[in-house]
Amino acid sequence: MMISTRGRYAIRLMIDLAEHGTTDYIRLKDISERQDISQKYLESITTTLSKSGLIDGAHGKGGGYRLNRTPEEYTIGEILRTTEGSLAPVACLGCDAKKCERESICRTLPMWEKLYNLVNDFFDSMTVADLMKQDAAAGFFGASL
Amino acid sequence: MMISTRGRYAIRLMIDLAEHGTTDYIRLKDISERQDISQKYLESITTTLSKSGLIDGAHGKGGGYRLNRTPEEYTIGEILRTTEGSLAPVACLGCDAKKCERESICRTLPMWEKLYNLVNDFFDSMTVADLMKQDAAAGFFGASL
DNA sequence: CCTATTCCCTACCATGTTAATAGGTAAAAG
DNA sequence: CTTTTACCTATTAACATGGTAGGGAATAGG
Repeated sequence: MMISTRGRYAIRLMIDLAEHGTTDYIRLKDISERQDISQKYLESITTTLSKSGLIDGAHGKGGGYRLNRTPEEYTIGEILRTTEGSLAPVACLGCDAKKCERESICRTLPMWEKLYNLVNDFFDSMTVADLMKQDAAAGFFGASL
Repeated sequence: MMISTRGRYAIRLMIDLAEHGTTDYIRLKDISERQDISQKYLESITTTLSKSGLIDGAHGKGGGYRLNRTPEEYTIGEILRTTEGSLAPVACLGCDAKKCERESICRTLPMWEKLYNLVNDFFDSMTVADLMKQDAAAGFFGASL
């Protein structure tokens, strides 16, 4: 498995913020109820997103979270890399890649690199706004591939 | 991480078999030494490949493993799905997918399906023979993506 | 036959990751 | 000064990964 619940929840959270909050702060409690995800687990995700500057948090009454860009300006790739770390398909690639001494003779490395690029490009070509537009009826739109 | 050592070792093993054995059986001991992978761990991988009919094993002196098709006839996708299970990027997809009750309203499912197809097509379009042809100097050939 | 060689089979284990939960502290609003 | 909310630091149960250990069964050669 490539993408865990953490990354998937992060995307749903960003879509939720985009749909419900234009300027107001949205309470985690509301998102938790709408998305049916434990509030505590969501907290750990918002902490990451907030520290990376993707969202903005406010304490106290009337507080919550808010996007600080328009939905068009968030790529899915950025959200996933922030919450999941690198999207590298194998351990030899990515940010915390462990140096492999077979690298120079490896017959498979070019393949992994190609897939890595493919995956990054795929997610970077989609924004939160794109996912908002879709309704469920659009399902299997990828079947044309 | 999407592909673990199991799948990566399986590919290296298949390439090794393709390069060293035309008709003869190749001992696991030799592959283990050439590829620098524990013989015991390789055993667990060959067992899977053998049961699925990808390779053929022979006991006793002069025994070992052998491909039972030409390298052109093995796609990387087939090898990976055999050793790793489904290549699904998320838990909602693939062979042992857990039914999700949000499926009908999920805004992200189409995206996962599209990626799933992309990854399967990627690996199914490459064969063991393709990887044999490559030398290390070909590295980063995927940068054109 | 006997013995060496090889695949084959089952079990076990150590480590790390995932998906959470628990229980607090700090800041802001009223 | 109380409520509400984000924020911070553990802890945990379950599972996956990446192996290791110790045999058994089949085959070839002598």
